[in-house]
Amino acid sequence: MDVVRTEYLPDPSLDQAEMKAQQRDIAADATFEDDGAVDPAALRLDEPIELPDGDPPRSGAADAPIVVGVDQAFTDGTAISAAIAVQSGSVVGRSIGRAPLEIPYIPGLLAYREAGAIVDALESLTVDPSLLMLDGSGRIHYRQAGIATHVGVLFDVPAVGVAKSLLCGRPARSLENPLPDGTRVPILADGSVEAPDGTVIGHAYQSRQFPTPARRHVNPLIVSPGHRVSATTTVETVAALAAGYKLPEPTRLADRAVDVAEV
DNA sequence: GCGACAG
DNA sequence: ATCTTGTCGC
Repeated sequence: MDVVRTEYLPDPSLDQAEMKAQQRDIAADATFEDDGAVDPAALRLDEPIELPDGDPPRSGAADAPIVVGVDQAFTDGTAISAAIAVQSGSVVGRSIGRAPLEIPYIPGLLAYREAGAIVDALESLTVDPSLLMLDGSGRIHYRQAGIATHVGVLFDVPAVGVAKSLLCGRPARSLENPLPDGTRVPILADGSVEAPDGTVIGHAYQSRQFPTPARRHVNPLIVSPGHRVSATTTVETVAALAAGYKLPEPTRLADRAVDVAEV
């Protein structure tokens, strides 16, 4: 697939003020509403997917939506990104991308550190995605332009962000301990987000609840729209693709793939 | 000045 | 994110 908004390719040499200004432009170009391209009901998975060893057989229902999970890992001074395309319960495409790490991790500017590798991976992907599932936030971001929004706008493809912790915003209710499986808690814009106070910018979603060594529970996922999807569709999509594990299948497979690639 | 902070 | 073995509990 190809980048359509080349002016937004992440440039690590920009200073922080320029990055923030660009993020405001990206947020203005993003859409946090459904445009009909994504239907959660058409994505429902019942069981976990196996990660193929070699090149994935391009099987699957030809007209079913394709969700591409993307995740990164780091070695030395390099960022590695893996993209795994999932269509109706099977892997129908995969690619790996790399890019040198130019800047440190800075909360709110993650895309300028990691998106280069993601773009490299997605540009060599031969199937075209109905939805991109990025690790990190989308609209749950100070300037409503998290990495999922940035990448979604770059390719002008529907995108959602799946994070393991909350960057900013305020949960509508407490996220304290054992939330029942399937619980959805809206995340609202507050003073830390450049959006009208109270705007629903995403959700905390308890995909699975089971005991862990340290704590007696598992933290909920934090999901938010990246581009061309609403907050509600975003949670429903993640819920539909969660097949017994904490992470939705596309993300979980990309996670595994990038670890293997790192070796 | 104080606190918070995706991966 | 990454550095890292065994170990507690369902």
